[in-house]
Amino acid sequence: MPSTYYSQYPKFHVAVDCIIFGFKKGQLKVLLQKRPFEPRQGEWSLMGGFVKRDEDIDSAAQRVLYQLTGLKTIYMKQVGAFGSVNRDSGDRVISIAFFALVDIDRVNEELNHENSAYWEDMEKLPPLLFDHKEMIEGALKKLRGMINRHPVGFELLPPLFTLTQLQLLYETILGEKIDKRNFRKRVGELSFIEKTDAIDKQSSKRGAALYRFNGTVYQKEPVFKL
Amino acid sequence: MPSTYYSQYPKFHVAVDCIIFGFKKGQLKVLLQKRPFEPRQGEWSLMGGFVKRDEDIDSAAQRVLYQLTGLKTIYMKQVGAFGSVNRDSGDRVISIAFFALVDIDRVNEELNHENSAYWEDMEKLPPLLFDHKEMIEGALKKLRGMINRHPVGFELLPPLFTLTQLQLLYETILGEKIDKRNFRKRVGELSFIEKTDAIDKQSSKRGAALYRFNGTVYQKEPVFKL
DNA sequence: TCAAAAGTGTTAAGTTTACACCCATGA
DNA sequence: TCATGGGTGTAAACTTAACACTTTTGA
Repeated sequence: MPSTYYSQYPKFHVAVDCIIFGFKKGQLKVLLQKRPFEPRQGEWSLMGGFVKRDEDIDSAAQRVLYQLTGLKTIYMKQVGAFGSVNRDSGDRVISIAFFALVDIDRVNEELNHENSAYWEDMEKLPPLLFDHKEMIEGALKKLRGMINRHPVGFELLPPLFTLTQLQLLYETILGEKIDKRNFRKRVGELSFIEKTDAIDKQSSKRGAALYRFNGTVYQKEPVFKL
Repeated sequence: MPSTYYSQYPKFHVAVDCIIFGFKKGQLKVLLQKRPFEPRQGEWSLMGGFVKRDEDIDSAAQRVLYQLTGLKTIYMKQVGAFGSVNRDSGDRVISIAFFALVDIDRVNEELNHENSAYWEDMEKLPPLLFDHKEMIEGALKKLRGMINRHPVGFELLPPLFTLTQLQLLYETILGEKIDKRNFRKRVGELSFIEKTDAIDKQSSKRGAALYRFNGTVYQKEPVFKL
């Protein structure tokens, strides 16, 4: 009788909450939602959802991400479980936070609209539901800790990007200025960041070379240092 | 009706599993238990327990640690949530893994014995229950990632320790040799690692100076680099 | 023609690594 | 007296940080 021993113990609602990061115009942004149900309907919150009976927790997070962005292959990483007794005023809910990195231009705006979700600058977050602020802080900390050793920053950029964009992304996430020449020297040493012959004319009159992250080349010798 | 909306969603058993690290004779060890209940009773596993209805998840982990070691103020850190649908063959259980660092000499051996728990070298772990191997790997990775930036290694040593012990600890956790003179030079720069006038005569005829980690001094300028 | 962003190398400072011998003691 | 682990400094290699001017072009 396998379940006999377990069944004397309580069960809990288990949810996932997603910190969806995007990057635009030198700003790191998070996708926030007006909570669509009670209690505390209408408050700013992360997008979340309850785990289903036959669903892995990562699948639950992917499902929530898909609902809100229309994107399937999203970079996603677990931040951790949040399980204080009174963290949720509705009932006891243990929530597992995940952060996701998306190219903000690929996100389906209609889905955002339908879900009352909006991009907010990390600089000016409104007061948030429950422990969602903590979750975002945990996610940012994790992102900061890995951005220099893992090639994840590209997930926040379009497939082709300029070195200025890339540098700005690093500066924003790390919260510090980086020397342009030193940064470009380091990028130049990475074979998997490839210069294309496309030119970006958006950001300057002169035009800037567009680069691309080549995952295949990276896989061959997965060593990253920026 | 706060709970009305939530209550349409399923509930799950939620457990904590503890990776308890100890260090002795140049070996990193984990405290493993013969599983005391079905299913798969008798298999090697981490010490775990179900979260109680009115208990934070960290409190649950502390409770489990206390049951097995008799220790109350243990360094503990969350590794993450493990929630694959079929990870537990008994029933669906979402488990949150924590790792703990203990001074192996302070652990209550009787409690270990009562719980059929034994210290196993990390080098020679037996096959383990469910995804417990993964949990240990996650814990070790996390520990490796923080040991050079946070003063946590001392948690695995007695209050007074020799520099050789400390170096051996670092070598074992990082899995690489460290140059003795360079290591001691770096230690010498840290004001919160204090030389005492006690001498250890256990490990050598000549005797080695015993050092102490001074948390108060560290708090004043919490910058760690080893 | 000029404002705005792109692009480009060198040097000094700091950090990390490699390396070998003498010391004190108990058996 | 000798085997064992404790304790100590220096120089070379490498890495990081600081720094300023020229180019291109659309408005």
